[in-house]
Amino acid sequence: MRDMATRIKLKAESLQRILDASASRLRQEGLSGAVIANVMRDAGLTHGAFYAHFASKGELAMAALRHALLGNRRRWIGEWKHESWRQRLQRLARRYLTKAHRDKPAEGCALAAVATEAARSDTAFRQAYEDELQKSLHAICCGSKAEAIPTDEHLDDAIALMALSIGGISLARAVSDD
Amino acid sequence: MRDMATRIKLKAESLQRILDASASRLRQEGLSGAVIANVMRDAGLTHGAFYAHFASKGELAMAALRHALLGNRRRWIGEWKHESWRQRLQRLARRYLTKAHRDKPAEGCALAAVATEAARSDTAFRQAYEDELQKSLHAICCGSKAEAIPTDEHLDDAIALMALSIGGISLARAVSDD
DNA sequence: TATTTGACATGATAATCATCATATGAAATC
DNA sequence: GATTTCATATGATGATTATCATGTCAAATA
Repeated sequence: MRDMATRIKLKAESLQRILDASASRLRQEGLSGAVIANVMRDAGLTHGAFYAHFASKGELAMAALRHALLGNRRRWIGEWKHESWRQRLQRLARRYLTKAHRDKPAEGCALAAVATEAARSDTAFRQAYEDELQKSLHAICCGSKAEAIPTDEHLDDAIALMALSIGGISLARAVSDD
Repeated sequence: MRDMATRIKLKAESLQRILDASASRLRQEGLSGAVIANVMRDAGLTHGAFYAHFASKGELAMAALRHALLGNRRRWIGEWKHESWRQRLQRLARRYLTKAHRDKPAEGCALAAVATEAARSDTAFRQAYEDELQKSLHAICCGSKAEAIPTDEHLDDAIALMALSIGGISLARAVSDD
């Protein structure tokens, strides 16, 4: 009963591959596109093995969302440098709204990828979405200082920035030119 | 062969009900949720009758998108009143970003409802989405004057307004408070 | 060496859904 | 009145997909 050895490590590695694959699929194909069989194939396993790791597709979706944002938040938002609040907002917007981001959804922002689908999901997924959004808003206002408390004004600005960014990237992906 | 009478009118009425129903479902449940059987039931028909009106689900989706925006664009955007450009933008944003709009997706903006799904759809639907978006941008800049040509600056502002609005309404629907 | 354990694979099942073949019935036309 | 036409209905069919029951195999343990 106390393995402690390679077994646990192997399973953890499998889980990592599943999370990576599902996070990619979630961002590229959305909630309805992140099919279990495809995710497992991407992870080098078969669909049956799925239930050794997750209880349901819903569980996977939540884990994938968290995993995607865990990897990306620091990359997109980062620390607060030597700059004014307005400069920071502009810098973040410019970093977010790039052609590269538009054209590589699999590595992009998961909050944008599932924005409209999240609104129609069950409570659990919506809660996960809301949590991740809160974390991103906090990071915009305070960088990685978890204990800091943003002002209401900054928070409102951050919400507007997120709305503009998510709407912008969604529109850019939906049309051909631009 | 020249009926001209009740038959054609009845079919046209059926089509209207199908369009109304599918436009509602599209906005409320998105592209993947707008299931043919449900739409037809809403319209008071059975699923088999669908193919007397449309060749495929894709055709319906495009028609539903157009229908939804045909009814709503004037309501949301309207004419250019006695106001500056900046005032106009603010007025439109405030009209769009209301609790009522957030809570009644079935009557809301279809461009927002399917934003992320449109990006992953086939070319035909993306083209329809792009066309409708262009029309809305034009209406923001020029009201209903079809022949008017907006300046590049106004067009950029209109794009930003749409991005902010669509992102804002999507986020508002995905979270619980706010 | 024999047994147990647990991750993973195979295959089945049931639900959902788009699509289509065929039937019906009423109005229009002959 | 007989026939045609066509919108709609009924009932497959096949594809996709989540879920689960059962089998397998390698490593750990006894």
